[in-house]
Amino acid sequence: MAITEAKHVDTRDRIMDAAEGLFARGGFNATSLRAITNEANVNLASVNYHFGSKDRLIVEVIKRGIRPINSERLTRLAELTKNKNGSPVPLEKVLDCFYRPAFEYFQDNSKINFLRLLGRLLYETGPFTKAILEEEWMPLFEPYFNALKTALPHLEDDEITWRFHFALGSMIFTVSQYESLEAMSCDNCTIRDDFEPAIQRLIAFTTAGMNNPHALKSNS
Amino acid sequence: MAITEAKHVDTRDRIMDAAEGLFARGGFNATSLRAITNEANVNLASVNYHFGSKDRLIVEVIKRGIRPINSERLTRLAELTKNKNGSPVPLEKVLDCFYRPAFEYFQDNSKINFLRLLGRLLYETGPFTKAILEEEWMPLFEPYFNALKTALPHLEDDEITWRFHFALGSMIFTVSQYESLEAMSCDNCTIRDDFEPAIQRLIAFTTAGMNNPHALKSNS
DNA sequence: GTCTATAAAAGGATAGAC
DNA sequence: GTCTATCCTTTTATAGAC
Repeated sequence: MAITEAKHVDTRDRIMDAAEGLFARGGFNATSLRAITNEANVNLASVNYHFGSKDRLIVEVIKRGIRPINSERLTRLAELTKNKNGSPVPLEKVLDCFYRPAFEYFQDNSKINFLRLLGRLLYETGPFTKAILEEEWMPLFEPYFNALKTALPHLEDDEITWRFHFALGSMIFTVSQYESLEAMSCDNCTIRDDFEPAIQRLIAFTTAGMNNPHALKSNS
Repeated sequence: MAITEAKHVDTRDRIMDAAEGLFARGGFNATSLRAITNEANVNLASVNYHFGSKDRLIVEVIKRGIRPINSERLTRLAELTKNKNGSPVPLEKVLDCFYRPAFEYFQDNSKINFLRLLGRLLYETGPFTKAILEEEWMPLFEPYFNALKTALPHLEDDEITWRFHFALGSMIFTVSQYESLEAMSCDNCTIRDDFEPAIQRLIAFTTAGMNNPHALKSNS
């Protein structure tokens, strides 16, 4: 029983590891179950035994990767706002709580690909992906939006949403399109070896952008 | 001859129009030639007659959309820097030259989907897409990088590249992921009816981010 | 140039032995 | 739980009549 259990977990994880890499590299549709089982050195039929279908495998892979990141994001934000009772927190610290877990996951797991997979999720949508995004994003959005509100009390809600959206774009692009950045800079600008320069620049850029005192009128 | 020519062009364009929309909606791999020819009301075999293969159809669709945008970007930048002889141009005007043609294409053609297709191109890469990106991006990158250099003379080259990359991320995310922005804002923040509020906010955000006087040392 | 028909391959999923 | 073998569908691409 212990052995079977171990084998079970092993095969399951090997499938997910292989799938994660291949999905990130080639997308969900372009990656066949055969490619996954070859990479994982498991039998073709085991995917359907363990996951039921390709779609459910996709969902499990995404959830496995995104949950520790988002959980860490919430923990750090709670830590930051603790004992503040709604008094402002520094904007750059809020953004740090949000960005850093993604970069750390990127580095800790040598899973350079998962963040690209997340970026891909935004573009290669399916019936399953939309549900995941809402399910995993909404619990994150609310607390961060509130923290941004206390950090930027002079801005209207919609203005904060716009700026948060711009910041999100910068972050997602940075973690998922680093090759093009490397190409543009002759490999001078990279996040592979050490993400600290990238994250500091990203925080500086987006903090400046969000702090901008000039705001459009809400009707323009 | 005139008639055949007309039919030829007509079928070709109908295929490309249908393909553009379907690629944007579902991605390249997930969109079958049958789906395209059904949508276009043309025969299945006509795709291979006119384009040779699905891959070449993809390339043609991308090129058709991206070229007028990039051409306009270069024209406006040249207009802006004309008679300046290397003296600084305002940063926000450079960014305006870059952003606006994309938003205008978005609106003028009611082809709300092409920009999402471009975003998708970054994630759903294939043997063909990488070549297109380099081919179409590099002639654009150089003149814009130089303009940014004159607008931000105090920054090192790599710092400019980093910040341009962040700005690109914001722009691409904005034009291709507007649904999530609408969802977060209860439809208050949108680019569908009028892109002017979006582009002004985007310019304000990224100008502030790029102008940030504080820069990391190049070795950090 | 457009059509029908079909080739040839690849895909997801499952049945059933072990 | 794992394996082989196979079903069934969908796909791209092409051959050949019109």
